Amino acid sequence: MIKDDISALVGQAISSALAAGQLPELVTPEISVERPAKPEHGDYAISVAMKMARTARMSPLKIAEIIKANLAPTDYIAAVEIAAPGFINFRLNENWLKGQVQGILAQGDTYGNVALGQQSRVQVEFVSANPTGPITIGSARNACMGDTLASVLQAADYQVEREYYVNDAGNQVRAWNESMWIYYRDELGVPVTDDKGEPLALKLDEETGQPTEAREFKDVRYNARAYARELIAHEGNRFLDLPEDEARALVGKEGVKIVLEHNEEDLAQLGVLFDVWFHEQALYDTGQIDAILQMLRDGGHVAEREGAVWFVSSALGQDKDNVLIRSNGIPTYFVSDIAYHYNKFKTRGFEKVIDLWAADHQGHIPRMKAVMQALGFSPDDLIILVYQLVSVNGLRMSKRNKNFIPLREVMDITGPDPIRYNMIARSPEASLDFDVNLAIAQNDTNPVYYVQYSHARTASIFRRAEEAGITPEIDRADLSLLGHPSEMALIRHLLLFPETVLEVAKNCIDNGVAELQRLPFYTLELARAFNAFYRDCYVLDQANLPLSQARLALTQATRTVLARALTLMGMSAPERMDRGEQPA
RNA sequence: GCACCAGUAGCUCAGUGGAUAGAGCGUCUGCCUCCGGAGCAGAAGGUCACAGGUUCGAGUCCUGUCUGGUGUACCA
Repeated sequence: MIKDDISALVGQAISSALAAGQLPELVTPEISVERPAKPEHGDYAISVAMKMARTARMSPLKIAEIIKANLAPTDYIAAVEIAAPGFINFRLNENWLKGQVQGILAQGDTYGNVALGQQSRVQVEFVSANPTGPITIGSARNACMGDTLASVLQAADYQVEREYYVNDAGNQVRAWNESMWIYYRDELGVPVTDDKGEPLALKLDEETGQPTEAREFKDVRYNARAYARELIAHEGNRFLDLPEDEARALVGKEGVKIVLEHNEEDLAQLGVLFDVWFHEQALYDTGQIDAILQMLRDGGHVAEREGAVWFVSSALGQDKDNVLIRSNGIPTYFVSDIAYHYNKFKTRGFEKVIDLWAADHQGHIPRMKAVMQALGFSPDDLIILVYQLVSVNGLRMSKRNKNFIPLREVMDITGPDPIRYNMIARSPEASLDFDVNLAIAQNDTNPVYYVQYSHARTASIFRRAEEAGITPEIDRADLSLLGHPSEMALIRHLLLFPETVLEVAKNCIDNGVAELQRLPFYTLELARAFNAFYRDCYVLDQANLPLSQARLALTQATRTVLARALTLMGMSAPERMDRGEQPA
């Protein structure tokens, strides 16, 4: 990584200046390497001289001169320039830059892999939407972020497992069971009424607010009644013969199974595949809930009062205690979450565990961190990433209040790629008001097509090369023939890719932030650099075949990086664009 | 009330304490005899919510204020 190399180079220069007595003994500040916005400021810049000026009691320019004089020569730096008030600017050697193209070609689709994780085991748990309805656009944001993050970490040499936590044991599931049971019987013609003879579904819906029948969608399977119908289609009326309590639980459970099948299918079409689907109920069935409670009791973290069992998080610096077991004897989801995370760290031995939550779960973070501490784990090993909520027409999207857009409805129109791209194109801190009309616009208003078009264009050039009788021999291309400013700018962009991957992964693991938006932005800029090259440097020149070969090599390198970036984002890298119906 | 997130171009948003704040869309003006016009060139558009502070240097860090979102449950 050039940045690291320069940082190390400058560090050595400062050390030798200190040893030579040219600089006073002082604490060297962190040497951060920046990319100047202006080309005349070189490729990389450091501002360490200005940071040292005060303690060194020397002018920044003088310090910069001393550092520059102590820099060891390298093959990749062509010039070092000092600029007021004390910047040291580095300009890369153009021959070295040209040579890097061969390196990209040699690495192929492993270009962008960086050494960071040393194969340590990381789990990314994401989506984990309640199995009581379809994957919404809100969950899709989670899915796209989580999957892309997992891919980035894999590229950064982590051993990553993707996991979906199925909440099949909580209160919402109880309400779901009730709904399924009602609709199941209703669909089979069994009168479902309350003691006054009123239809129960209506009463539930209007008076109790319990989820019953979701809003109608084009695809009828998006509501509990539709799930009940599907269950009947598979299983018939056999549950009516069972005792009611048993039947209610079984119908609910079978309903969950149907929901999960659909959701797994939707996510798969989005390009999101999970290694593990972990069921909350399993924590109960295998005694892990009881075990964790005992552990917390033994650790002195539990108190009983007001008929409930509490986690005494206030003793660990939290604002308040949290209920583990309600006074009615039913455990909260907090308990299963504790057992679940214990299972992740202790039973399965992940070194880092990443949870990706929507902002409405933000309040859950401090107590989970406190629990980590109580159980003897490092709170820093649990990385909880939060992204802001998705709304529709300014209204919060939620399965509970039935204001939501199913992923399926949008994906059927657009395909997965525009969703993948746009869901990670804004930072997690930015809230997202989903505009359906914009999302389904398959025209040039959508930057996703600009990027894919650029990839298709690289492929197109090779098709044309064959037609023109120019056989690509990129391995033997004379890259020293490159040199046009647009060619050099493109090469520089290509070299930023591994740095981007590294920084996204590092900031996630070290700082708990998911800067996934950097991938779409990087890709857009790369596409722009390629199009400038395409404009300025005609690739297939019969009159200058050596130059054509060099430019084909650069085109192939660009194609490689565009494809890799698109793949990391879970998108396709099309060989050609289908032009579809174009709005005038 | 308290806590977290946000407030940057008409709209949607980028912007590791660095040099003259950027992109997409929208608007306006040009460009199809050449590798795909889902393209390219250019223009207009800014009190970085407001007020203080720290710093050689602040959109970025600190304090306060305003506005919006979220949380503050024996919901998840």
